[in-house]
Amino acid sequence: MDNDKNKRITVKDVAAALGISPSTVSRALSPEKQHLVSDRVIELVEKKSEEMGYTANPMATALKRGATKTIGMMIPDILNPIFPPLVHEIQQLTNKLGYTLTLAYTENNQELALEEVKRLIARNVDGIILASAFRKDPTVDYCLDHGKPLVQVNRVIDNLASDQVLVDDREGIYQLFEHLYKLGHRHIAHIAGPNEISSGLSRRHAFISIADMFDVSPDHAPVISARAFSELAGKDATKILLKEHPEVTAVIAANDLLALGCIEELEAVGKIIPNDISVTGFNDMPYLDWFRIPLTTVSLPQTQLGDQSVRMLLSQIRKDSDSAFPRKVLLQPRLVVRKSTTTPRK
Amino acid sequence: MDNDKNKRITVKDVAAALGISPSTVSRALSPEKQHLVSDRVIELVEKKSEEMGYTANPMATALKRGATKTIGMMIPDILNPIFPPLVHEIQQLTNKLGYTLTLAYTENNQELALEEVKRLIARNVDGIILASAFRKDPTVDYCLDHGKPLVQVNRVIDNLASDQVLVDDREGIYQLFEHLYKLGHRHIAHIAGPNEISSGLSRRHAFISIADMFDVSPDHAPVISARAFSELAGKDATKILLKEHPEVTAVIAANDLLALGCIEELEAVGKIIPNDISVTGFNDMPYLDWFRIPLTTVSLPQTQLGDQSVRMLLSQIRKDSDSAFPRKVLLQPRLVVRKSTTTPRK
DNA sequence: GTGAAAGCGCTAACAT
DNA sequence: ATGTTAGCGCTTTCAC
Repeated sequence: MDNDKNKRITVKDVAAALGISPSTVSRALSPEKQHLVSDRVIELVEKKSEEMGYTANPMATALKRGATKTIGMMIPDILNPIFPPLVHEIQQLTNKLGYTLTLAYTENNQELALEEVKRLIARNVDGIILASAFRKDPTVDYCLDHGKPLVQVNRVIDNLASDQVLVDDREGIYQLFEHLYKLGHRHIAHIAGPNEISSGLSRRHAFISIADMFDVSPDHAPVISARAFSELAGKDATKILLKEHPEVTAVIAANDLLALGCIEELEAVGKIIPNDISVTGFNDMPYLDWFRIPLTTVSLPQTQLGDQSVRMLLSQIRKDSDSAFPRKVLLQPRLVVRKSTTTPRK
Repeated sequence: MDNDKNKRITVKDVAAALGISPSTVSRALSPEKQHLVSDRVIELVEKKSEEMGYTANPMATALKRGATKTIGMMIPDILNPIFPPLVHEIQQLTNKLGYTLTLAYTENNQELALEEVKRLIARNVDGIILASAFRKDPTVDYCLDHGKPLVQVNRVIDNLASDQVLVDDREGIYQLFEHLYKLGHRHIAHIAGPNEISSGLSRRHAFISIADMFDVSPDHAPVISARAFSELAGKDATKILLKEHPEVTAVIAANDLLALGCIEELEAVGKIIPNDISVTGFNDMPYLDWFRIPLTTVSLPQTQLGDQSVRMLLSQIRKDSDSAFPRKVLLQPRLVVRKSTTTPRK
């Protein structure tokens, strides 16, 4: 067995083996500079470096060039079933385009988020996809201050300070509300997500305004706030809802996890879903089809979300002309009717 | 607005601002070298670099030191619900220990896997956690040849060539088999995972040997192979099972996804689960509690899996004496009885 | 078309 | 206790 396990083969080694200069090797191996080198030498270099097992050291390249061919993605939490599909999509795409995706997790903690974004930028990522923004968010400012290409997905800050790709929350809530209204519901509650998160706020606003459009008066369309987008928060919000508005026949939860928590609590007090009360979610998390109470919900265009974010980010990185002004893309969700909704009892 | 957005602040800048040398700044900021510097200077440097917004460039450090404080983890696919919990666990732990985790995906494709591991090593990760090994796997060889610290989790190659942390498949199958046997089942089938994956093979072997222990003859304990650990493969395997062994009253699937596919097919031909036929899984994927047919399965000690792998890897990286010989850790799964199993019909 | 030399930002000798 | 120098591996002027 060879004893140079740890010895790295460098351009120098390849150059020496070929009796040429490191610069030539470098050029021969770089697609953008190959044209400066004779075909014969290119071939020689390619064969030799392959043979010697040469792989360029990305650290050195990055240090020299300032670009890393790496993009960073921040998500709150990989355990939240919404994110794996999005990460997958984005990973596939960036990879295909020659970039490496680095994940960072914020745990929905703004301080941690800032630390992590600092780390990403210190590591010289070429750009950042932020799927964890709060409405006021120092991470966004940090990226912008440092001139880092940035796109926000799904959750955004209040002003259009960078590219954003969003799901049309209003349309989603509209579809859900209409679905329930057509079933005959006239007392519909909303379990809202945190106000500090754009999707929480915009779904809440959408709900209020759409209730009005359908001539459902505010006291027949109560809103309860959940403190987080989690099962437990949904359960707790539902306790309050049941106490304060026992008359509601349907609940639009701001996401699937809240809806699950809601169902949990409803069943705990003996309600039958959907007969006693209809419940809807938002996002269409994986495996919902398999659930005991398959949730009626609204599904995200995950592929487009990923696609758009990557494209926008790359156009920023390449400084394409169309990236001169922040852009906002609004993607459409799709109603998925399952078994958690039906006509109101009686 | 300042126009030096892109300008990186370096040790040199901080040193210049303080009228001292870069090395002193470097030392003052490095925990291991601080003791070589006067307390007064340390304080000065810390304040100044904070004030100037200095962050070390990890590329440069890596290039110089040869170590990146980065560890790589390879998983087949982030969409497989087994992996997020494991990734989460490992991520938390490595982060706490000052390491950054980089993920790579193999899509269960050996060639892609090799490419990815090469990339990780080219990027100079300090070690690799491999959760995607095949029984014969060039990725393992590649790591070993390059002297990279490596631990295999959950799926391993045939020989003990590096540290491994495993779930005790035999124990898991035993618990499931015993559970079904006690319920009265005497015709139990196994839907096996691919033979090329260690967990597929070892669960199959476990099944065969345990059937024998319980004096269930081989023709009352048929084994059907699925081509992958997926829902679809489970469905297809079940078609064959139903044709060839209509008499079975219970199925032990090699993992949850296979079990789901199995259930899908059984229901497609009008069977009622668990009354007509009991089905069990393996792994206890998230949200199983919520499922229409909550799966009886065996749950993995995810925390320990993550914990052990990280510890072992770090002990290799630090070249602790206990890492001189490959170690194999066998963790115990736990039976989780839900609603997909009951006494055999009639 | 190719080589020599400098430098990205950092740290580890080797001075002093 | 601190400064000076060199070099990690690469790319890129600038020469020829």
